[in-house]
Amino acid sequence: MTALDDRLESMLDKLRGSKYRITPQRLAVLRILVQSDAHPSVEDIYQEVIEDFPTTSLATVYKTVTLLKELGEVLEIGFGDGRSRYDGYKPYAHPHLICLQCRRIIDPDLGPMADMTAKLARDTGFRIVNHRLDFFGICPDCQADAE
Amino acid sequence: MTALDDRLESMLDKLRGSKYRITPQRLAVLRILVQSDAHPSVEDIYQEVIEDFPTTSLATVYKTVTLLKELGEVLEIGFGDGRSRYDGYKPYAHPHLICLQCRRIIDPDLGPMADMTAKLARDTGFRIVNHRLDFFGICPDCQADAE
DNA sequence: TTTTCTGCAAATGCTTTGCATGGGA
DNA sequence: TCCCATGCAAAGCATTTGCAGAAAA
Repeated sequence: MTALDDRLESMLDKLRGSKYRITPQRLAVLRILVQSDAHPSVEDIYQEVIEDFPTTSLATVYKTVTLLKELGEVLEIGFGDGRSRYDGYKPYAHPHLICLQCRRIIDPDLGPMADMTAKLARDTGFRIVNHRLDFFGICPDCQADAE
Repeated sequence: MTALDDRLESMLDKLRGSKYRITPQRLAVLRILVQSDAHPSVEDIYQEVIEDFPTTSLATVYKTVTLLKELGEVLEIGFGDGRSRYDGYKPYAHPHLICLQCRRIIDPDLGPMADMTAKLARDTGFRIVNHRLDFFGICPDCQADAE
């Protein structure tokens, strides 16, 4: 549990360090982003937030997520389909494994991309600042359902 | 030029093989998707098409691109930002290198991802059907402009 | 001639924005 | 008290859809 608390604290510090205020709604959004390993969408976050703060608006959740994105405290995992998912626990680039059927997203263990990135920068002259590696497939549960 | 012609022919065959008709508008869209190495957006394609067929509607371009997507004849490169880009010459998964400033997209040469994919399938039980590997950075031209 | 396609406009769905009120610090 | 944040509703935008007329085959 401590790792999650640390992560939440560092998000709060980031907010406090700037001119941003910590409101109950923001705190609720941060908590969900840090604690969930399901890579929730804005709508998912909203549904959880209104359990505790029923008057919260969807716009506020959007604003908070956008703010965290700008501060680099949340990773956006967007697909063309207009329904981005977010990770507040690991806000840095890392591979994902996405089930095309149930939309589950998990974080697989793969070797680091560092050497591939360095080689690419050498070859192309780009200054590479980010990357994205996603695998799409059908998860074991969905494969079982199909039988 | 022959490789491009071959690619166009195989797209046309795919259409002819099903119940789809080859209209001037569709042919124009296919040509652009095959010939361009700029990974054009739907709007980009539309702008080119109306040079030859001024009455073409944006909806028709969308419908053609969607059809090709369903047939597996074009690769969609979508970012969260709602402005997908398309590749009709290489409709299969391959890495991209994207300039965050000018939005240029190029296809770098990297080793195959096959072994990483196989290992992941073994480790997770997923049946992996697709992947995506994108690098983001600043291209040499934009770096020069910034100086 | 038959069936699909086109082009227009309206609709959709996620996300952003403007603004008056509310509430942290 | 002073600003920033909230919440509502309206606006934005890329994309999709419905449908009548046009055009492949």
